[in-house]
Formats: sequence, C-alpha cells, structure tokens
Amino acid sequence: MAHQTVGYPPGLPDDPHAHVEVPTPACPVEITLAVLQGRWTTLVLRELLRGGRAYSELRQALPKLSDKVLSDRLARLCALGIVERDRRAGWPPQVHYALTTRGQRLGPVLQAMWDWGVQGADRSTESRS
Amino acid sequence: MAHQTVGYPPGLPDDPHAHVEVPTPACPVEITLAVLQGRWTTLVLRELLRGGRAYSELRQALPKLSDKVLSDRLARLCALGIVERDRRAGWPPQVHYALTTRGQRLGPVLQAMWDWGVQGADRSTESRS
DNA sequence: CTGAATCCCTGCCGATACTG
DNA sequence: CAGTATCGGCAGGGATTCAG
Repeated sequence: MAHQTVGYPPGLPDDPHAHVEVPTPACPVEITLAVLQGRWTTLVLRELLRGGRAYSELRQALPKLSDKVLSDRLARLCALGIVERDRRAGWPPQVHYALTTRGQRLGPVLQAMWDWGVQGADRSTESRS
Repeated sequence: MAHQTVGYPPGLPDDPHAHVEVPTPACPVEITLAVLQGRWTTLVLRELLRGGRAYSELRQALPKLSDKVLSDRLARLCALGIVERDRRAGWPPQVHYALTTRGQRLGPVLQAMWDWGVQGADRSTESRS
C-alpha cells in the first residue's frame, strides 16, 4: 500500500498505490525514503542544494565524513539520477558535483522535514481520533 | 549543520542550524528523518493518518509485519509523542492507537515525499549549477 | 488479545591503507 | 586530488517463544 491519504485525516482519495502492504518501491513515500536513507545523505544533499561543489569542497564542508561514505553517497545519488558528476580536465584533477533538476525537486521535501523538525520541539498538544 | 537552505537554490537565509557538520539531533531534518527511519514506520503512520486503529486492526492492515516490529514502532512513536496509546477496559483486552496532533503534522511531510516519489519516476531532466 | 524477551543473521558505517 | 579495497563492529530487523 501507499501513503496517499497523507494529510487527509478522515476522508481519503482513491489511489492505485493506496493498498501497499509491504515496504517496496511500489510506494512513492518508500521511494523517497529510500533515496534519503543512509547516514550523511541529507547532509550531502543540503550542501548540494546550496550549489554545485567539487569533491574536495564537500569533504571540507563535512570534515567528519570519510572518503568511503562520501563516495558511496555520491555514487548512489548519481545512480538514482539525483546528482550529476562532472569530471573536469586539467591539473589537479577535479570532479564537480551538482544536483539534477530531479534532485533539486527534493528541496520542498527537505523543507517540509525541516519545518516539522523545528516546530516538533513542542509536544504539548495531543488528540485522538 | 542543518538543511536550512533547502528549497532556495542559490540564495540561502541565515539559520542557527545551518552549519551542522555531523548528523546529530541538532538538525531539524535529522530529527524528522530519525522519526521516519526504520522499515515499516511510514506504513504504520499512513495507517494511523487514516484514523485511529486498534492493535489487531494494524496487524490486519499490515499482515507481513511481525509483532515485534509493530510493537517496537508503536512504542517508539509513543515515546516520541507521535502516537497516543489508549488501553481500553473490557474483554477481550484491546488497545487503541491514534496520532497526536504532533503526529498529524507529519501529514504534509509524507505528502511532500509522496509527491516527489510520484513525479520522480521520470529522470529525464538534468541541470547543473 | 497484546505485547515483551530472546536469538541469530544481515547490512551498514567507520577506519585504515592503497591506486590512477 | 579523487576515489577504491578490505576488515571489523554494531545496530536493526525477522522468527519464534513466552507472559499479562
């Protein structure tokens, strides 16, 4: 099934993905979650949302991030069509990374998560259905 | 650091969380991601967004989900103030689960993820910064 | 009915060292 | 500079079993 009714407390529109019963790529939310999953992934995306960066610049921005994980994240995001790799000729060799337009569309998603994280600090209100 | 600039391609507003360099609870996006992380979590939330459910109803809706994981998810979401537990007297013993208002605020987040997952199917467009 | 406890296994993440 | 190779530790998740 899928998370289609999200945002509609009582009533829910019909959606072909609305009956997913297992966490598979069939559910759009799971797809997005799969992209975002993995430690450091969102931090890398944040950096790239601020503009394209060279590998060394990313390393500099995220000092605690090892080569292996950074490479893994970038390779995975490239494979997913989120990030684009640009190997530039010359010396020293440099590789530039930038978000594809598909990747840039993740902006609103991260923004929504940001907003919830900020206001979520207060857990004062409660309600039941 | 944090993902504050999310959604603002070139320019980025100043934010105290904007300089997080390690994935810690200091970043709102990481907070939200932590809440959503874990297999099955979003599926459980989807079910609850459609209205409060009894434990048995959740099990029925997610047949492939084991008791342990469902219990873990619910307990964790309760601890986070996302879900509220309502132990009802009588026989057979039944426990009702519902989202708190804080939990319901996750609706827009999942909606954004849903939207991206749906349109993300096409990776035709690309661009560089 | 509703969970908590236990066991095992898998995959991720980090550190280190090495190559084009 | 920009990665890849390898190894080990550890936490997450599934199945099964037991308890309130």
